Amino acid sequence: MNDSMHAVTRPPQWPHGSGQTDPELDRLVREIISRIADKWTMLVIETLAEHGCLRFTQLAAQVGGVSQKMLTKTVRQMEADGLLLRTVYPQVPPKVEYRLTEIGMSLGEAFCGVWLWAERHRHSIEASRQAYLTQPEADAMPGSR
Amino acid sequence: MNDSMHAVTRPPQWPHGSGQTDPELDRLVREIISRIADKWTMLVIETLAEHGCLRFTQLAAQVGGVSQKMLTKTVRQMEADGLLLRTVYPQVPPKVEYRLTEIGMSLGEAFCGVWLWAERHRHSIEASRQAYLTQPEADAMPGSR
DNA sequence: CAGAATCCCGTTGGATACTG
DNA sequence: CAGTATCCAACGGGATTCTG
Repeated sequence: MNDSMHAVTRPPQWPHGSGQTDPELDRLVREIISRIADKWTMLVIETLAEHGCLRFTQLAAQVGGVSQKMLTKTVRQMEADGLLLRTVYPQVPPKVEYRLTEIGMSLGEAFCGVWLWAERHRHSIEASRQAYLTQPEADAMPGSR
Repeated sequence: MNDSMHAVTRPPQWPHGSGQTDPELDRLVREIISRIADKWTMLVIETLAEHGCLRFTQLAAQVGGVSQKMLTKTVRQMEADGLLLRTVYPQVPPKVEYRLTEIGMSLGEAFCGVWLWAERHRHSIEASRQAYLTQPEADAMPGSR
């Protein structure tokens, strides 16, 4: 809940906002991103983008490794945010289906860039980690040290 | 100069395909994403993308609201992953400068899509949240709405 | 100035048991 | 089947203090 005064002077090299310097907008976007960037939201989006429409148990199986508690929590939050649609069939035994909304799909597409980035640079990242482990003092210091 | 521009605006399909592709790749990408999707990494990237090169205290001030401990941890992890370069000047008082690597900048660009998405859909999200609070039983059955 | 070390609390999240 | 409720361990992360 800190209201960080982000007296930002955003140069044109950072494309988001394109001149927007509203700290409130900044905080809002920040909150949204931290919301969707949790452990499971993007995985649920990916799974539903692949399979279209899934029941609770199916969804859990496809996501993989998620506990029932967290899947429920994640999916409810996503429903509240309008990312997915939850359809309850009033029958016994219960049947609940989940599918993405248009906004949810668009988020998946937007996040695709990050996914591709991770795929593309994963070797570099692993190499950097190895190098960091063996040589933490690899600083490029011009002139001394 | 900018060879990492991929210009992915409308991916035809998820890069994993409809069927399960490499699960190991999937796990790797998942790990990378969960790594960068913490509370501060993207904000550090944004700040360094704006200001180019900053010392530790400057970086903390520009990011805003980050504790020294978390900034240190975040920045070390980013260095290990090759996202930024940490330059130590062996002098008294110490001087440490941080700037993004090419990979770090490309991550900022990739993440830009998500940022734009959050800006574009924030009103929809807030509206959905309000609707969810007032009417958690929005649409349950197909045909009842 | 840039951090390392310590303390401490709130949240996350898993495992389990129970219910309609 | 699709949850809810509860307990509890692990982690995140802020505030503070200390050091080279």
